[in-house]
Amino acid sequence: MKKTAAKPHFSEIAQELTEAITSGRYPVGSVLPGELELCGLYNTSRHTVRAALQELQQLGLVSRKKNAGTRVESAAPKNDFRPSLSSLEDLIQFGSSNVRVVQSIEETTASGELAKALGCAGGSRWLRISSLRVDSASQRPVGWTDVYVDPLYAEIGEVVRASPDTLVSTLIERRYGRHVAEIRQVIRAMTIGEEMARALQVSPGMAGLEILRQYFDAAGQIFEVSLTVHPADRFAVAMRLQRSAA
Amino acid sequence: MKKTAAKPHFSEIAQELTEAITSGRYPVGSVLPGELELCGLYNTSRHTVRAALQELQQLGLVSRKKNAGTRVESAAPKNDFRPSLSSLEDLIQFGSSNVRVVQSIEETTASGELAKALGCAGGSRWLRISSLRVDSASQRPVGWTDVYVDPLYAEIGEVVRASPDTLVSTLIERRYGRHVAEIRQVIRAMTIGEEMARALQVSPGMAGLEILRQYFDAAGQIFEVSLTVHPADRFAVAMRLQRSAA
DNA sequence: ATTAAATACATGTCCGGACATATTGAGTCT
DNA sequence: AGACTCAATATGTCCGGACATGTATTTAAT
Repeated sequence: MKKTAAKPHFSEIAQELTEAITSGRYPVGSVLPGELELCGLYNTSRHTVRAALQELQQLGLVSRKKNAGTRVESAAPKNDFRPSLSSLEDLIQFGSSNVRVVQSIEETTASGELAKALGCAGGSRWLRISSLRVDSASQRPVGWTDVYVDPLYAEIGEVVRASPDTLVSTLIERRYGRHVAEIRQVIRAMTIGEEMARALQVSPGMAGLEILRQYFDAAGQIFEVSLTVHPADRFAVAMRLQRSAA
Repeated sequence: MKKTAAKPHFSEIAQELTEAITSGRYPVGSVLPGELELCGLYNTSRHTVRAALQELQQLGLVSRKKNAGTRVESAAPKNDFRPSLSSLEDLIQFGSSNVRVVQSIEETTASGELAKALGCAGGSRWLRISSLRVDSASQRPVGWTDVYVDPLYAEIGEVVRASPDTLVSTLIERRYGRHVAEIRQVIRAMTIGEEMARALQVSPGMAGLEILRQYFDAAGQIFEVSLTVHPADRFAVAMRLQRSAA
């Protein structure tokens, strides 16, 4: 018996069983041989067989119950990854910490382009809070942010100025009790224009990272939108995706 | 002797260790006692200790290496925000589907810059699979991808060519049984150089989106790295984050 | 026939041992 | 110092056994 690769025995068994399942030899809903039976089939110990079965279980291919044996649950390993992060702040990883410096707060009318970005009807009114994110260490700007909120929340302006290190959405949650149920995020590359370049202290035409975030409440209503631009060399978005638990 | 709660001994040990880590008694970066040492501490067998450690490993709390012991990697965050997305493929959203067209497959040595990006020691050998992602509708290239895998998986080359619409990581899973447990992703903006611009059929100096992905197995070992560049106007990364129901 | 108790069974937990393998670090030699 | 060899060491893999526990089936009682 020749081993094709230097691989743990239990891993090979797991692979064979996986293939047997994906190929349909063990259909979904069927129960595959018991542990002792598999021990005989692969001429190995129960410990090894269990290690293999555990792998299948982690992939969500099978489920196991005390006297019912191991049941095939799915024909394909779940390719279902979900980000694992403690909080939203962790999603955006700056080199070091940074603070928000509010530049202007004014009411505007969403038209055309902006309205589409905000996912709302054209002509609706919004309160725009423009701010600069400045790295606390180097004092250089790392990003420009326009936050759009319902004019109803006008008073939030002062609070935002007073709390330079808290997300606007968190402030709204705290003050108005409108909770974020879902966030949609789009990340794209863009070219930094002249005006923006001046604000960010970079040369125009440079590559930048644009992040659009829409904040939805439980009713599915957008109540905050943020649009951020970061110079290419001063920012990156990092995240971890873990296979979701069975 | 009446125990207070749910019994499995290894589970209790796992819980105690988890608490010890979250409380900071074992700080991130530190190495906790060896298996035999823990056997003595908890007065149990090595098998049981290993079962407990395996649990911590699956939670992403620790990583284990052959002679380096068990290292604390994370301080157990309480999953406040529970972002969700359907699958990895959905994570990269473009208008329509696209196909991979392999350009070249060759062995290279990771040096300096690349080694750092790959998160490995300099001088190590990797198999590089360069490919172009082409939009099926417009037939225009939407991205250039360099996938780096262990030269051990050299045969994967043919398979990759044959399956132009499947992720390389999925192909490795199927063929070699090495499963992805975690993906780390970094997104940044960059400027597209001359060579790359030619390949992507855009003008040089244009802004581009660079996505670095590192694929880890259950043991915390990197076994695949992909580096993708997308022209600014042809690609965006979209995702939804949902608050966990709790 | 319906319900309740006894029983067989498959997986779960745990033990103590053995050898394999890879990484570390000390010692050795240019 | 630097490159190399080699042994110590901690984890990885695997064995064969033992008893516990929950689930299903069978059997007995209502």
